[in-house]
Amino acid sequence: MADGPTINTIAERAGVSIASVSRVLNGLPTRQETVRKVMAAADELGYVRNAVARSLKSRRTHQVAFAMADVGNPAYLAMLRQIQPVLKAAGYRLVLHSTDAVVEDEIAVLHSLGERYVDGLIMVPLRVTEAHLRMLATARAPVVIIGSVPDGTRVDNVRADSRTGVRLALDHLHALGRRRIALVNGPLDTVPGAARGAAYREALGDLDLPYDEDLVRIGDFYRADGARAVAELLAARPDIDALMCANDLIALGALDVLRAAGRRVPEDVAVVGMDDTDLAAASWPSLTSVSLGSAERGKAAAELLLERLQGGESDPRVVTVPPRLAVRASTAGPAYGKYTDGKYTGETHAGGKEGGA
Amino acid sequence: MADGPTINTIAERAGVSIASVSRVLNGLPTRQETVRKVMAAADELGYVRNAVARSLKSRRTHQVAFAMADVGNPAYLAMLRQIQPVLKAAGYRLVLHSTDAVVEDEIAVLHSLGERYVDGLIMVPLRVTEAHLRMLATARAPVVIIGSVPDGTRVDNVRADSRTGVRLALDHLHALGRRRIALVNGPLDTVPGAARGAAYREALGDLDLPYDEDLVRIGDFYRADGARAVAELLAARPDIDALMCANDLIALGALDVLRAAGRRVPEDVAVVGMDDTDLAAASWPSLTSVSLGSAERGKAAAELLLERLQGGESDPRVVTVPPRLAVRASTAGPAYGKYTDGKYTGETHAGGKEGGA
DNA sequence: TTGTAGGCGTTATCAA
DNA sequence: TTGATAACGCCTACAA
Repeated sequence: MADGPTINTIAERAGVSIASVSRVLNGLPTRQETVRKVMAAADELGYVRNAVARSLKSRRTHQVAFAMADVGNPAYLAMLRQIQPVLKAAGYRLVLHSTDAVVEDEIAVLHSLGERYVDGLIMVPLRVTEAHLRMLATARAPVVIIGSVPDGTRVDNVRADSRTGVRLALDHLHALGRRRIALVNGPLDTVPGAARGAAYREALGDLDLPYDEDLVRIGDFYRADGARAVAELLAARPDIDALMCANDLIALGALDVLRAAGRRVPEDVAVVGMDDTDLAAASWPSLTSVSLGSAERGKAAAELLLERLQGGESDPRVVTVPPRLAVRASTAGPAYGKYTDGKYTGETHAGGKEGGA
Repeated sequence: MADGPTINTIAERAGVSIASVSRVLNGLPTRQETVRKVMAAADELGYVRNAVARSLKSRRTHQVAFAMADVGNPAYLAMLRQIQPVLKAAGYRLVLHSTDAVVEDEIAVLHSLGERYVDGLIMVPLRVTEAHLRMLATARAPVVIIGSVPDGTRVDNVRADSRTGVRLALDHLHALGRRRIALVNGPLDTVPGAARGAAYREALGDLDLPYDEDLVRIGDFYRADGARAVAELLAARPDIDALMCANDLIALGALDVLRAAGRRVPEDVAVVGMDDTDLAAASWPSLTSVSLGSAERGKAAAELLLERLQGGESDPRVVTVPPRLAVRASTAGPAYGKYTDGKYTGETHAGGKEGGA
């Protein structure tokens, strides 16, 4: 791994100055003869421009960071999958940060913007603390936050609307005749947990249904937590006829328990998940789920950031992505595909991509 | 966003030379008094070291690239989730490249190593072409390939063992008394497709089962392709009693069709998937699946690369990760969790993490 | 212990 | 049209 050639090497070889080499490489007006000599030398040497040196000089890295708690989380993954191509098309590389939902890690990422190894940052904080706000105020590069920040924070920000999302779900359940609708929520000190809890209560009110504390359970955002919560719920309130789950994993846990308890889904208990991940289509019965538009939020965030990077000095913008309800078998009853005669016509499963390697 | 402070700014403010500032910042022996002055100045100015300038000088970026076809693919995602923390712990940032399985993109990534924006690369090529080998031979930074490269290629490489993996599955099915085991494969011009096809044929031979072309179907690696293939298969060979699917998505498609056709799983037809993704545990019946150790391969690759980066100049190494069969309901019959008295005791579902935001 | 100066690989200015 | 030269921000001999 010998040292690669630099413009100096080329200059020598071509018998011109480094300035000329640089000009040719950047397509600035140069005599044809010189162009030829430089290109020839560059070719023979297998020259490739040093990105680090260019960055130092130009003060642009052509890199953007994306920071979220955990790539394994389908919601973040959906964002990532949209962010990546948008950035790539604009000539930016993507630096990935997993913060494991540790506040200090998020702060560290914000702080590290000062190192200038990226031109901008897209961040999805699980909670927004005072420390976040302080760092954001003095951030050394443009930042787009996916999630809600307090009004007045001078940061571009892309929001979900879980309030409307939860309402879509409850309206749907109500329209199906369900009246005892429980909520299986995540921790209340997370942004999504708090928002979904509040939205549930509000939507119930609008539907003239009573708010009953017994019908609300809190656990973590995992399948086992969902199972545990629903098991307790069934014991305490055997009469529930619908479950609103704060995410798809919780809903899968709910399905596990309902099956084990001999309750039919959706006949006895209808189940709604949230985030509309690939798991929703994969489960059986397939899961009705509220999509909060993770993919769209990722795309919007990337676009906002690119505008900033291309010089926009406007006021902070807020984009809100509308939710959507993906209705499947867990509320609407079996929607089996049909098999006849060697042909299968199925429901449209959101089918994630997969190769195997 | 005023220009951030540099060591010059600090030097002025502290009334010392930039060399002293640099020394203090790097913890080199310095008089206490000077240390104090420099630290104070740095603090007041909110100084952060410029990573780009450091890289230019040190010739190390502390960045590593990970290139694969598509993050949405659970197998790659599993790798990524292992790679990230290993690199992070070692002080490296992760640059993500999605190549969409386009060979030119992969070559471009290899080429871009010359730009020296990363210290090394982990790559998962879907196919390994001549062009790959040429680029690998002259790569300007250490590369670890996940997947198989021709013997003699001078590159560290981490392999799966799909041959043994397929054999595990077929042995399992055979032990369950299945004798007409079909294969639903992906494209034969991909590395995994070719390997799985060959392994199937070989394993059948070892089990003294006849190889029957009618029992082999080729489609793409997606759910709809799996459904289509299995629909045809059922029409052509209604007597099959087991399906070996080249990945989990194909297997989900198979389940769709079997359900629609009124075949019970596993009583009438047993189904095995491959890659053991989260979808396998989420589906119903839950899916027996061959794990090719994506996570382990990712981890191994990251560790190999780190060793290289820490100066290892040894010969190329080959690591092979053994497969594992995750047995679930789609072959072994229902393994329902139990619900009694407000408590749920379930099977251990591989539950991916999920937050929602 | 400290400061001066050169260099990492580019880009860009300014004369020639 | 070209070449010498000065940055970009940092590190590090080497000399003081």
